[in-house]
Order: sequence, then structure tokens, then C-alpha cells
Amino acid sequence: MQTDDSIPLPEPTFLILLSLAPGPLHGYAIMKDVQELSNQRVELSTGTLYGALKRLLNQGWIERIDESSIDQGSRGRKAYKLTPRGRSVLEAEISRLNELVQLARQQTFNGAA
Amino acid sequence: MQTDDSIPLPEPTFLILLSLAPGPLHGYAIMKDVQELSNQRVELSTGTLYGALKRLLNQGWIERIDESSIDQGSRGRKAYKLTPRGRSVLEAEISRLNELVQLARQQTFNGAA
DNA sequence: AGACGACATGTCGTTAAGCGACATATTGAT
DNA sequence: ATCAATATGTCGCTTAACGACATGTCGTCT
Repeated sequence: MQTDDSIPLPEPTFLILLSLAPGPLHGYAIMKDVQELSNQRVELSTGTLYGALKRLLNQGWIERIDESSIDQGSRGRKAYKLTPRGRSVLEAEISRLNELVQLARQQTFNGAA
Repeated sequence: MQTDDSIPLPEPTFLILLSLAPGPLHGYAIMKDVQELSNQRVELSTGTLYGALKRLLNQGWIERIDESSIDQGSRGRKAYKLTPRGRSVLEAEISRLNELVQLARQQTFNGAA
């Protein structure tokens, strides 16, 4: 598999996957969730969101699920969930992030921060 | 200042700045250092390296220094050092990375990892 | 009824930047 | 002399973020 050469993930992509980690969400909910998770720092534009979603589907990192299973009175909503593949990419990315943080500490001798 | 809207930094850019944190280096040395720091994971292509260096100079995040001050017998070598501005951008990026790691822990309940 | 803001999904063109390929020159060792 | 490592640089391709635009629904307020 090429789970590794697609790493590093750009931040918006990473946050989308991360927001799907606990469970399925639909597009707009991902947008709001990312905003909340990032403490208002990241506001996904719809271009970024739906572009990323399309890409992630093609890569097989997420898949569409029956929208009624997550919400009854839904209209055009489309819910997405992480595939096992997507989850392992997310985990690999989290590892990379951890290593980077450690490295930054070494390199700047911020033993404290 | 717009130190914030240029964040997140792409990984190669981040690693270049990080490699300059302890002290000045010239281009090729940065390349080797990044390779070593990343445990061989990241191999900067020259296109990435010199492109980024040019950009970082324009942004005023790094500056050229007298090559003889870091190395005597130098030929065409050009050494670069972080500006205060560059250092604060680097620190801001490290903060972001730290927050992301914390967030990832929350979101995936990896209390341990 | 009409208006408006939140909800919801999507496309398109522009831009930033990484990346591989190519080009060139020097230095040190075999 | 040849060859690998050192050293710097350009060019074109591609990926993906991003803002602008487009479309429609639902609930609430007046």
C-alpha cells in the first residue's frame, strides 16, 4: 500500500479525518466540527471541504454511509465514515506529528515547553 | 504582522527553519541536516530546498550571512540564519503542532500513546 | 406571505509550493 | 583521470487549498 507517500497530510485534510475518528458525520457537520475542534482557528471553505471529501473517497480513506443511519429527518445530507485504510493513514499522520514535536523540542532545547 | 496567516507551514519549510534554529547553515548542509533530523524520512529535493530558501529570504524569515563566519575555506557557499521574525514563526508553528497532537489524543482517546 | 439566517452541497479559477529532472561547477579520493 | 560527494540553481508538472459563485431547503420572525 501507499499509505506512507501520501504523508504529510495538509492540515485541512488531517482535521477532516480527525473529526471523523469518533464516528460518521456529514459534510456540513464536519465543517462545524473542525471549526470547534480547532478553537475557531480553522474555517474550512466549502471548496476545501467538498474537494477534500471527493479526493478522500477516491483514495478509499472514507466511504459514504446511509444517511438515515446517522440521522432520520435528513434531506440531501451525505454521511461519511473512515475506512480502516483511512484510520491507519490518520494514525500514521499522528505519529509523524508526535515525532515532529519531539524533534522541535530537541532542536530548540525547550525542555519545558 | 502576518506571522499567523502563513501558518501552517508545509513540512519541508518547517524542517528548514527548524534546522536553522541552533545556528546558521548553508543550503547543502540544511539538506543533509533535515535528512538526519527526520531519520532519513525526508529527503529535500534541490527544487524544494532552493525554492524555499528564496521564498524565506523574500519573506524576511531568514537572511544571508557572511559565509566565512561559519566556514573558512568556503567556495560558492551561502549561509543562512533565522531572523527574529523567522524564529517567531517557527515558534508559532511548533505551538500549532503541539495543539494538534493534544487534539489528536482527545479525539482518538489515545491517553497512552 | 415575505425575508432572512442557518443548514447543506457543489463547481471553478487562481495561487502556493513541493518535487523530479536537468544543468553546472568544485573538491577530494582512488 | 575518473568518480562520488559537495554545492547551487532553474523549469515544468501536479496537488490541493481557497475564495467566489451557484443552488436549494428549513425554521423563525415580523
